[in-house]
Amino acid sequence: MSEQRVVRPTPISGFPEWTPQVRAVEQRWLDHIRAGFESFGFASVETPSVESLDVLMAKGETSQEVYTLHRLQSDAKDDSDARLGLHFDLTVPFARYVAQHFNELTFPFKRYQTQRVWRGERPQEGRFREFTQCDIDVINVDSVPLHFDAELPRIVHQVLTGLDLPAWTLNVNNRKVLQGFYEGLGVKDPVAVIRAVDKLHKIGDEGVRGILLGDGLTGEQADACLALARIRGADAAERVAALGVTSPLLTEGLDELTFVLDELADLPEGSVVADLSIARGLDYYTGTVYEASFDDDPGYGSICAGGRYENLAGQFIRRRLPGVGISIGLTRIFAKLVAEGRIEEGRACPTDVMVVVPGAERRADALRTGALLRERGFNTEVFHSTAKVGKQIQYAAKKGIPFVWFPPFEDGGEHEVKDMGSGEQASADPATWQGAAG
RNA sequence: GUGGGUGUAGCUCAGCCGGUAGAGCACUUGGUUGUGGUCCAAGAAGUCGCGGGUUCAAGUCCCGUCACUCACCCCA
Repeated sequence: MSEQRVVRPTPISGFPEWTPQVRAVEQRWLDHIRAGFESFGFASVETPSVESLDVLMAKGETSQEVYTLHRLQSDAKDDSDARLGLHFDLTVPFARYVAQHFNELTFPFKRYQTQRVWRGERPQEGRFREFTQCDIDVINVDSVPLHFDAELPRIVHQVLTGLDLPAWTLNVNNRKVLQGFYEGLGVKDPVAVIRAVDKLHKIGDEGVRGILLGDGLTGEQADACLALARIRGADAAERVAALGVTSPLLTEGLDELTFVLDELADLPEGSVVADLSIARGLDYYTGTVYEASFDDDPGYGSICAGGRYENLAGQFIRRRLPGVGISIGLTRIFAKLVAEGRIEEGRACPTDVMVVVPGAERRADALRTGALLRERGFNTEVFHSTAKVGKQIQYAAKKGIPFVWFPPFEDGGEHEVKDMGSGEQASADPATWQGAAG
């Protein structure tokens, strides 16, 4: 009747979406990651997109920008959804999940979880408001064996190595080392120092030193903090010891860090490296921390991060439930490769064979042929109308369908199949045809 | 949240010193009878982000607003 008003389709910043060709590759990645996690015996878990705000805020006042939920049509008095927010990571929901299903789970509980998460931040290259995280965590009662701190980087290494990424490095540190070192140094506010040192790669030595002095550290203390942060590589523990600062917590942290690195000594040189500048902000991490980035573009941000948390789940249950976990930033990694044209696009559709419909009166025939091919394991679509054969083939060509099937054009005629790559066409029997292999 | 840039067809963009819109790609159709990717021809498609102002006249100038984008912040 009347002209329809068009709602302009504008991209929503920070909410990525892909063409079918690119999505096909992303799905292959997801399959690969899942297989990698399962190869180490981790079980799949999925939690709702929303959690109560109490749960999301449980780890402390410093929270992410959380999207809250409300109904467009809700009336003023209705605040039934007001306590809900979209989850901003998968670790906090997992901690809640473990507490909630405590008596149904066998510990140590090892799970992987691949879901979208939401953060109300200003989007930018590599930073999204909706993105997919691939999380693996282990939670146990009372204590988590240090063995897992080493196993997680191994899993990540196996998974990422199979994805043909640009060179990357997984940096490892231990919060106890930082905390213990600063305590041994007599620093009053270790957290402020951690924050400042975390910026080292961005603002450099002088920048960090300035902040530290501003925070009330003496020049000597600031220099010691910087010296610690500069330590990187295999002999990290010895070099820390050489700085002459001591504290029980520092010793404990160094022992843990050394254990983790020793367990991973068989991995290729430089893939997992001790880096004492890694701090992971103000999060809930208490021991081992991980952070991976691309070697040639560290400023792009972390592509993988995690660590050990002493008692995240303990906030939901009167049990001590420490854990350790790591998360692969699938969207961030994938989007970079897409933007740089490093993804070899997949097919626009999964169809192996498209069956031509010669004419309306032969449509039933074509459908039978399609059904037979499908039964035999070929993804098969039958053309959707009786357009001219040229049109039908053109459609197959545009969608990248590798084979076009011609059922008999008259009774008693032969089936033929055309290889769209080579253009060759030959007679074939739908009951025995072998596809690309044949 | 703070600061800069941009906003014209589905996409990428052009549009000079204000005179009521253009290209390429994509899309549709055609180049006769059962065969694609090339080529040729034709066609369809735009409230010039939105609102206001200046002007005889605004895509073009001014203000506001929204969106996108970059940096900071933060992070996967």
